[in-house]
Amino acid sequence: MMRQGQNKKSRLQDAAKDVIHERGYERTRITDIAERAGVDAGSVYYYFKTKESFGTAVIDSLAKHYSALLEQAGLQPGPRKRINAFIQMVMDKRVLLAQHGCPVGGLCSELRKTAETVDLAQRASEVFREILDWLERQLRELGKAKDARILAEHVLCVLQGAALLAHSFDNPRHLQTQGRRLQRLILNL
Amino acid sequence: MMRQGQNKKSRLQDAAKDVIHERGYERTRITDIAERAGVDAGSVYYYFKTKESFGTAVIDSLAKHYSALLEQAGLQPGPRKRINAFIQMVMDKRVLLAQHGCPVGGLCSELRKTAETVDLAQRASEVFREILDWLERQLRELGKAKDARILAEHVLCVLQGAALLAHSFDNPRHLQTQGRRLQRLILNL
DNA sequence: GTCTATATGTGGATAGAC
DNA sequence: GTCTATCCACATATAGAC
Repeated sequence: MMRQGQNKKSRLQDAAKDVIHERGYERTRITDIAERAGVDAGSVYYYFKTKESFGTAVIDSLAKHYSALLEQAGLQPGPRKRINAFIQMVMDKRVLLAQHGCPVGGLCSELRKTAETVDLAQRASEVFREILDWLERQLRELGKAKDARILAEHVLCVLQGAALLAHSFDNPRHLQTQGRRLQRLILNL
Repeated sequence: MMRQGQNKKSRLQDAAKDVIHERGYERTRITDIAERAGVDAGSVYYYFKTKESFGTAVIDSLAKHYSALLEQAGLQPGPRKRINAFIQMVMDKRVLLAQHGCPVGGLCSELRKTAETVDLAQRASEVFREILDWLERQLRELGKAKDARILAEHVLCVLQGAALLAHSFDNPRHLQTQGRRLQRLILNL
């Protein structure tokens, strides 16, 4: 019988995703995660042997999350609407993004910097890769074969830059204005 | 007689700027900085009472650095050339930026997240503010009064996003391609 | 599976001799 | 001004009783 166990494990994983997003990887303590999950601090190591295993769990969870977003945006008719739906999804999270930054970008930027955490960073950057591939596919459908990749990278750059500025100034406006600008660009493509 | 003192202090400040850029604020130890500066670890606290004081010193140093860059770019004849000179300066640092990310963006993103370090993050974001103001002034000279601010933000977003992608994938190419794209945009304005 | 107690290691910071 | 020794707080992780 591990019913309760699975429940606690997923509660810990969800809590880790939130707390690490809010505080960054390095500054979140295992006890922070336990507290957020409502799990006794002593029990944590039964589910996650190391702090790093929390990191991979969180990144895998983010990967799934963005996969689902892309899949949902893919339901729109036509590549323009699909791309703009994705941009809109990011804009809709602008308040949260201004508060804590982009969870993927934050992890990439924090974890790339040190040898002990590069593998985590690499795993996180795969989320970017998947988004870029998806965007590129949509742009190819639009007949932008020649510079589909660079355009895809442009879209992600603007979104990530806007998230960073919004976070730095604690102001969601940047995501609003740059997102709109981006949507206009896509429509005129 | 504080000749040697001033020397050591500035060596520590320079070392801090480099090491914090490379490892991030949280993961750099005071001893890392001392070692890099070639200063005995015990002497450090004579010059910098706390780790936070290293943070402010580094940010002030970055602020001066970017001020100087903007001033130099400002020597170009005409706002288009001035903006593109600044973009070029960023592109010229693409290898370093891919290795360790943008020092300003990295600090903003890392330090915003926790109450103990928000003041440092705020100070760091002032560097962004200065760049945005400078860009906006150039764009106004170009007659873009109506959306000069949003265009300025767009330029910084693309550069920061490109730096983040370059860092995440450890590949300076993103700064190259997005920088070029941005320069073309400015010329066609 | 859960919780208490604790080991272990580390990093920021201080006291004080020189 | 410089360096040694050390304090202290804290965070990851383990051992082991229940």
